[in-house]
Amino acid sequence: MNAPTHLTALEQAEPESRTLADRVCREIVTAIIKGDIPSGHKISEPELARTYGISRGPLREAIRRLEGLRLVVRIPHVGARVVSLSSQELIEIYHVREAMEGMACRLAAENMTDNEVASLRALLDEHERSLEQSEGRSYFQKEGDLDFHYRIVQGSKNNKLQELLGGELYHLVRMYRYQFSLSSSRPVRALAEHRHIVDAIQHRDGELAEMLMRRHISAARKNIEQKLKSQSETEQ
Amino acid sequence: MNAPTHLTALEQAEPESRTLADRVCREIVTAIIKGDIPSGHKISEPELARTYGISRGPLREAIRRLEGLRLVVRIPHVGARVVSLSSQELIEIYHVREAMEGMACRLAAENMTDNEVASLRALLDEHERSLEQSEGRSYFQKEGDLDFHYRIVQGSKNNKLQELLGGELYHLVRMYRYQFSLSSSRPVRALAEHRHIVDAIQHRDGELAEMLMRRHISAARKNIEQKLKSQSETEQ
DNA sequence: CTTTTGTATTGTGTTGACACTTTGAAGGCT
DNA sequence: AGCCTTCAAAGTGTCAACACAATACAAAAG
Repeated sequence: MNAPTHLTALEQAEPESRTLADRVCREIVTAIIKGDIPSGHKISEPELARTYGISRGPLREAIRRLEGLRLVVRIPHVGARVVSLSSQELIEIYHVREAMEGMACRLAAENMTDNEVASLRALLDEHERSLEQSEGRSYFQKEGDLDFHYRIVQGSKNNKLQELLGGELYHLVRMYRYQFSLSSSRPVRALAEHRHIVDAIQHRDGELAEMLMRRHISAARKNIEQKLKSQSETEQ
Repeated sequence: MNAPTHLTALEQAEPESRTLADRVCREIVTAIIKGDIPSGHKISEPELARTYGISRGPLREAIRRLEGLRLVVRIPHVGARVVSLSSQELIEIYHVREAMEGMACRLAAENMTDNEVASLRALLDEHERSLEQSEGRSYFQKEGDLDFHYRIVQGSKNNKLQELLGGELYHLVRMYRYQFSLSSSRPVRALAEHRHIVDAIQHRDGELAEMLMRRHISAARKNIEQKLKSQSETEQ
């Protein structure tokens, strides 16, 4: 029994919400990522409780989960506020991704099933079609890229990697993409790199797969660094 | 103004507890790591609330934090239980450490100050003395080793790495060490490897530093795998 | 004797109210 | 005029009580 295919691998990993705090938490996550609750904004418990029509109890639990997801920062007796996005932190996240996803890719080359590899290849074909149709400004840039990466993390069969990447880092990455409009400006090259990575995985060459993934993420990081640099120059 | 030297780098990172939930959370963390609350044990909210003399409100907040630290697993409408330690998960953690601490070491070679490197070297001297005095069964095995690793993570100047390693993985590593009595059975060799790593950092050779750290953690993982294997054989 | 169903109990999820800390502003002092 | 003190308001931390889901046990049916 397969999960519905219109969901990304990241969304499939989340169980349905059986509790108030769980449901509200997910709504707030979306609101933060899409920018409906701005970065750095103070979170007032009574206000949000009224907004979502719940009591402060479950809301506080939701906020605690957001803290675990690194989406909000809480200070005792002061309150919670949405994390402030800084370009430095984005760079830091990409360093972490380079390390962890490199390892994930190595392990995926060892542990992915042939079916999973085939499915991954099908996903890339889908991305290519989507890329041709929309000339680059497609779903691929927003969520599809992360979907590819998360599938490889799943393929590593390492639960800790899945928890750390899917549970904390990817939410932040999505948040940055939405709010900085930092979709990959090199979708064609990125797709080619993705294909080379899948090739290495299919040949069960873990060492090469890790190296390619690290280069891929490192290139994305340098691309972002350059873009941020030119942005700060035009501001002056 | 320096922090007191009798605390490890990991302990210094934790601020003092200004709230009930914060204080109780730390007490429970210690209880779990040292095994006072056994692995896999069910956590009853009313019972623990009476034990620590607080209400269920702050206690639930503490449990939520423990969930963020991956020390307990919660199921809606069922309750929380302490994580079950499996040898597979321990191996997974070491794969993650190999990736993240390797990157941390590379960044530390670039970003550590000369003073920090000197301090790190002094720490190793201290470990060596402690090792000679107690013939290997020293503090070094329990907490000193992690202290060395955490200082390097701090030296990377990458906050995300510090959060992920210090906030989640190291608590689990300490828990395993206490309960499986898995202190490094190769303290002399580990100390030598630590020295080589510091050498590479001092020469600002990030690539070498990363490789040495990855080998160091990989060797520790293989050592554990072998020990676990021999354990399971003697049980049969 | 095994299985199933109904019931009772334990425990979690949720709510509203109270106490204390923080913060902002108004007023007095140097 | 600027700084400090004082006070009020808002907000967070904490508590006790209620509603409901899940589990354990017991009784009855097969």
